[in-house]
Amino acid sequence: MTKPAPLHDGARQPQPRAAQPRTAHGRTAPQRTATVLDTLRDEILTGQYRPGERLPSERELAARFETSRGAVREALKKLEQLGIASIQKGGVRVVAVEEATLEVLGPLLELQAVPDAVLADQIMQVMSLLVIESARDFALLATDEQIEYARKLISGILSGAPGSPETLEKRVALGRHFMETCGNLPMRLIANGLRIQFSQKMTDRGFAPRPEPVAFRIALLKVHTALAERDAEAVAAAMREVMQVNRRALRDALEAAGATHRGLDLIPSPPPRGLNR
Amino acid sequence: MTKPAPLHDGARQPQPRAAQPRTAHGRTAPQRTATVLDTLRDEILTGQYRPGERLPSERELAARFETSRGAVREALKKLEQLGIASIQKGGVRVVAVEEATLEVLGPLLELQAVPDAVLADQIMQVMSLLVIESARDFALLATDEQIEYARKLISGILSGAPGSPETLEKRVALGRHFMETCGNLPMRLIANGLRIQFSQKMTDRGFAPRPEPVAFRIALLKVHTALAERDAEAVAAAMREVMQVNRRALRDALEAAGATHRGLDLIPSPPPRGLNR
DNA sequence: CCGGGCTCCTTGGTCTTACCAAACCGGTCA
DNA sequence: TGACCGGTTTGGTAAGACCAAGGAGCCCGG
Repeated sequence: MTKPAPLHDGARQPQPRAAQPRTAHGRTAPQRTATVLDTLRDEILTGQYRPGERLPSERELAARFETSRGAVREALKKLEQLGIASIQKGGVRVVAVEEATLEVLGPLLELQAVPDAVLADQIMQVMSLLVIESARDFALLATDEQIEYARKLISGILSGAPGSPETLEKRVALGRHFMETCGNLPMRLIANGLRIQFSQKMTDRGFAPRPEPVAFRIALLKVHTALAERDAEAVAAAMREVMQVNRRALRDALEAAGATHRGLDLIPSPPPRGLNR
Repeated sequence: MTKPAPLHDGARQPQPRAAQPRTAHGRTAPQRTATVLDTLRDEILTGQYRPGERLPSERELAARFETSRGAVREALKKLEQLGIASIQKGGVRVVAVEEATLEVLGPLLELQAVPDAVLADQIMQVMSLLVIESARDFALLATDEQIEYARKLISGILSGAPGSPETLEKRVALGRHFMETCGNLPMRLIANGLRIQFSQKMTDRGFAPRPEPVAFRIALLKVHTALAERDAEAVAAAMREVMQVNRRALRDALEAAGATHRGLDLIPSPPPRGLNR
């Protein structure tokens, strides 16, 4: 009978909802969903809800954000896409970040002014694995033209200004070329995800790795040679060197920018207790 | 196109509710969204729309499926989640499968009665990479208890019936244990995705790999030993053997079931027709 | 003839109201 | 004690309307 007093543990404030462009009907610019999404996402990622915990109902959220249920639903769907929420009849539940999708990486990295060094390094580790493997397969499967194209890219990188955007672009292009040519779709999909969630955003935020020139060039030159000989193992080994230099460069860059080293501690929330409430 | 005066702007009264539900509308019902989603997804994956092409507008789709725009929107959002559609003002566009997310793998594998052998093998290749790397890190980082737990799992696998569900479960648990303990979140997220999209569904469909017992046991025993000595490289090498045996087993199983070997040919394909403007 | 600017229409984004079905909760009755 | 029942809560869907951004086509000055 009675209005069910606030269900979810309070603590979270009503969210001011500053002025937005208002129209005749009190509608605001298309951005409602984004507001709701960003707020809830960050609240979850910063551990204000625990895994297994229930989010307020769609109707409650709509009231809290002073918007319609439809907009809230859109936001919730995106949370579900990120893998950090699960919509079911009976209520929306929070999912542990460890069970989420690759796409949480972006938001996770953006939680702080400077991306966490440990997390970034872990991503680099995975990217290295994939690039090395794809390079190996590339050396085995590529046509002569594709090999030639890769070598030309490498020449371009070696002859260009080490830190310039064009050179960086070629480095990215080389990785993509390996990935696309080696024919491994899943690998490519993962690399896509990492690029979108990580590489691209890191570059945008000014953390493009600037590898130590000498070691980088030496390693790249080895790749260049090994490709000509189609020596898959040599290509893989040389690419490992390249990626190691890259990885170290990024680590140093983040270090210099004062990054945290929280790693898994970034994601909050001790183990879920029960499933309820 | 005259615009009628705004109809509603009055304060909304709570609600009359309570009382009797009048079965007025003949709303048909369950899973409208799922229907739309499945249809469009398969149409895209089978190449009936080409990348870059526009999908019909939400209103048109609503008419075609005899449902509301809301339901269509929900479906489109999920297509976007899969990474094979991009919703923008001006129209929904189809995205090349190569640019999608990991989550297309599931639907892609389910397109055929027997999953494509090449695609499955590629997934196994990626899983191997990840498991091997996580095992290496595990050997370096794990506590004594965690090492012990892993060894106990291995003992369990070795002593259990090779093909039994319990043994399979332990094999999966071992991989997860490595993955969770090595502390690499991105790697774990990827492995999650692959497990959900691939391993789980393969098992459900009866394609659980049954590795050749002798080689499998020998390799696993090496892992068991190497773990005790905390020899990371030996662990990695032994796990590579394990995964190779697994990979071959799955390949043979799919072979026997008459799987296709289309690989990348699964996806693109020019157009059976161009039914869109 | 060409390019820039303008208008109109389409399209996605949001809002509102309303009903349904499944899940959940509490009380009743056997 | 345990099965049952009804009301409540919640997500799922429906339908109609309005808004603002994009795109396409048209017009006009150069």
